[in-house]
Amino acid sequence: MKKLPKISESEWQVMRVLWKQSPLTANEIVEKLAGSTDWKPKTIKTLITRLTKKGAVKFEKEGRLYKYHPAVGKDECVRMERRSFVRRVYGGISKPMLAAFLEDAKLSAEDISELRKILEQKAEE
Amino acid sequence: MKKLPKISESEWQVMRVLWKQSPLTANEIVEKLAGSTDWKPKTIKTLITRLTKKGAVKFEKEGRLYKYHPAVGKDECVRMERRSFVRRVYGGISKPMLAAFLEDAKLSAEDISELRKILEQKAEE
DNA sequence: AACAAAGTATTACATTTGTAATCCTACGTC
DNA sequence: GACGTAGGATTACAAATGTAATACTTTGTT
Repeated sequence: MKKLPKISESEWQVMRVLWKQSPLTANEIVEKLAGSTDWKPKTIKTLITRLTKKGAVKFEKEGRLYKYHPAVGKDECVRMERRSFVRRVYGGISKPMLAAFLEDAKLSAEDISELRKILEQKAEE
Repeated sequence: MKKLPKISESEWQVMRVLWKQSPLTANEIVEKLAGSTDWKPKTIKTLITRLTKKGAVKFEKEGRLYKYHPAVGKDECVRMERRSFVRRVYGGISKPMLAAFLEDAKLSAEDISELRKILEQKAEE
């Protein structure tokens, strides 16, 4: 498996847009981010450029402008972040950590039963 | 409530040592980190200094040397990191995220039953 | 009293990140 | 064909971060 680039806090915002929908032009990305951030368009262009340099995003020329799309999978990146987070903060995945998450969460009844199912499966191993 | 300083990845290692045990001298911190990192003592001193500048660590002179101890609570910092992580990666806490964590975890039977208890309580709300 | 050792304080320096602005270029318009 | 304009490319620049080295100071030792 190839090595995943390190994606910074701001860059994550861009990646999340692209993972949700792609390919997109730079301006389309800017529009999608207009609601959630107050970054100037140029700032977003910079982030996109950096992501392509890191190999997290690829693009093709479509006529005169570029269409961008993710070059790395969301799930892998999420997994990496999760591990890095857990290692940093808890020194490893742990029950107290999970408990804190669960307590913090707002969950529907179905959510809860799904999660319980996961735990039951774990219990059987 | 006071504002928490932003603690970087490397600084977290130092904080975790101090949260586990304090007060400690700089050298004691260095020793505790010797196993898990290969940082030079000077590097660790720098991290300690930065943490004091940020207000995350305080110290008193004990004779000729300093004893360091945390100035911010672990739980608060952990909570902040957790929220920041979740917002960055998932755009908010969510069931898929929790499911991923649970699946990734190695848990003892007691861990599992405790977590199930939490979920049951949630279900009752 | 001079010196060595151990600690702290100061300085160093390349990278990454946040946040843009300016420059250049191709394309459509008059 | 000159010119404005929209996009991409290049450049900017301070703060944070990773990773130390060097300088200074206090104190125990001889």
